Amino acid sequence: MTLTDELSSIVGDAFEANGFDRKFGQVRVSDRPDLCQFQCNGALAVAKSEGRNPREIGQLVLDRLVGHNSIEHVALAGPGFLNFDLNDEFLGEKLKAVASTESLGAYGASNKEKIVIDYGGPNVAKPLHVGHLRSAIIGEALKGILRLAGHEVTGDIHLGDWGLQMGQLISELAVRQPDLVYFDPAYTGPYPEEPPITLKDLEELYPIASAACKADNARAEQARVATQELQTGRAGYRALWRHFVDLSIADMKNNYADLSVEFDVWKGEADADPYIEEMVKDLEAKSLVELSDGAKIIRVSRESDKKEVPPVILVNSKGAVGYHATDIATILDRKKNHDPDRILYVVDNRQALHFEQLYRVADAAGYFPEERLEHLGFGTMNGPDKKPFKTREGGVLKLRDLIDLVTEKARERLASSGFSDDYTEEEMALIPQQIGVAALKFADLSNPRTTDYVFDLERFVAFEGKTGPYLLYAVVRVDAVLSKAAKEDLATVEGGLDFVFQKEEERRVALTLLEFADAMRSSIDKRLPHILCEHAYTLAQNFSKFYAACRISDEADRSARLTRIALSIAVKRQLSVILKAMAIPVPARM
RNA sequence: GGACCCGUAGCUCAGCUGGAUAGAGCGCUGCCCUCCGAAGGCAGAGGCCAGAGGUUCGAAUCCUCUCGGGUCCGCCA
Repeated sequence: MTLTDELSSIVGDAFEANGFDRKFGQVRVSDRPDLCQFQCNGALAVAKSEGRNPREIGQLVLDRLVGHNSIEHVALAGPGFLNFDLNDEFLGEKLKAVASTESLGAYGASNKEKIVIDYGGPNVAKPLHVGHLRSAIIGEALKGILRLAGHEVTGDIHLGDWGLQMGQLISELAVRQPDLVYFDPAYTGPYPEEPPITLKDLEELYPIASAACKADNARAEQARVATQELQTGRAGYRALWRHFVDLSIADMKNNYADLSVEFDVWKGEADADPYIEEMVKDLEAKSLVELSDGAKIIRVSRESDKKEVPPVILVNSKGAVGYHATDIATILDRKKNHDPDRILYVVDNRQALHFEQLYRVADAAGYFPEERLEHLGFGTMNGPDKKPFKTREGGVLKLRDLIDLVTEKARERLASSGFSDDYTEEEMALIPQQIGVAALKFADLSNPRTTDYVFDLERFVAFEGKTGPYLLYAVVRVDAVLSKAAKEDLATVEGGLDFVFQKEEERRVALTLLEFADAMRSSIDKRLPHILCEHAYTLAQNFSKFYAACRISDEADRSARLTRIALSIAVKRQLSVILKAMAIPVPARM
């Protein structure tokens, strides 16, 4: 139960005692902190539905709340707002209970689910670039947050490794190096273990192949045929494909590791291949499939549709499958391996229609109920001109270069502050990257997931204000303060402390700590990590104010000193829990 | 053409199950390190919440329209 739940229950009792529905007792954190800590506007709602005077209703409720053992002060304000503050004993008890838990008050889901998150989704042979940032960062954060709430979550990268782009690559290589054994139909293997090209070659090949197919119909046709042959098992193509995939994955692993993104499962579209044949038969047996211009399609439009929902192309006229078929088959694979209650797809908003189609097929075929398949879209990544982001030279900015950029920036910043003066070599290699990546990830996550996204390099590498490094700074500064605290004080606090608040800044920190569960629940329910980011920032901010207003480790008054030390520890731990959940690296020091 | 999303401070954005004085960061002005880390804190300037109607005691929030921007609409993913 979150703090506002508990308070809502108390106020709900007061409404109920007057014969009103207890739902009107909904309490929320005040948006006028100068007036009170919490507010309830239920009296206005009651007044509306019953045609009575809201202040009169408010007064009835207020009379029931006066003297409640958790409430210090309650007042009726404006048209009928109920404003109240908690008393320090209640606040202290709540905080004591939360501070003793490992997750420092994280929200725990009442119904634990098995969840698969499909995110990342990079294409083989294409280097990771800024366009891949959001899926990876948001997916990883949601994974961590859902896990913190107690769900069993599996993260799957879902590589793009089975579509037309593979055929394009193969046919492009066939044009350039036709003598390779992979293209000799008479050759029966074994194929060389060493790839015929390097990763660099591969990355250069892709745009050329793609452009060639666009410009030349014959080449496009070759690519389609090659795709179909790859999928139906032509040995040379499969061997070549394996090389492409292996080269790409090795590189991706480095990139994602540097971003602190960790997939549990490195599967791709190709892993759905073994299911396809039987699945197509099954869908045909269920009379879902039609032939149209030589392709096997499934109609998914519904009477209630306001927009046109085009059919799914299950098998194209060349006999190859695209991402519709592999995505459906992937659901079967996930059912078999993970038996999930829910599958979340963290993919660009522009794919919304695709997922709508996909979910309808899965549901109609009885593979997975569509209400348990969720597309969590995110906005397109634009440049400052609101058009798809490009570097000054007009190309895409590679993820590798972006990571290097923020790392270098962090290095400069550390040096100018003198923080890195006594770093060891290992620390010098590690900490700047951690800080840079924290800046990058927090900047991304603190934007709401759904809206379009302006990629602004200056903002991404900023270390002041509402940024990842601000949070890290708070954590590290707590450590610095605590390192100066007396051992016996720390030991006393460790044993569980009765908080005694003296200053308003202390209460603010305590209250913010207790709002964690509410923020986390909201973040989970809406699948919006930025809500949790906001909480983390508010906590760090309130800590900074508290730190500026109060002496901590060297405060003369013992009772105040101990409370402040305990608050500091709690802040540090809660921030660490949140940052860990969001997969934002926290350096040991900075 | 149809469907959907967006328009809030100079900039980037929160807030949108209707409620008090619309918030944050950046930028700008001015303060605060003989005192636990100033990547910090404090104070300030800056808004007809795109526009017009409507519903309501009350609208940035709900409804309608207009203007402006974006996305998607069968063999790419």
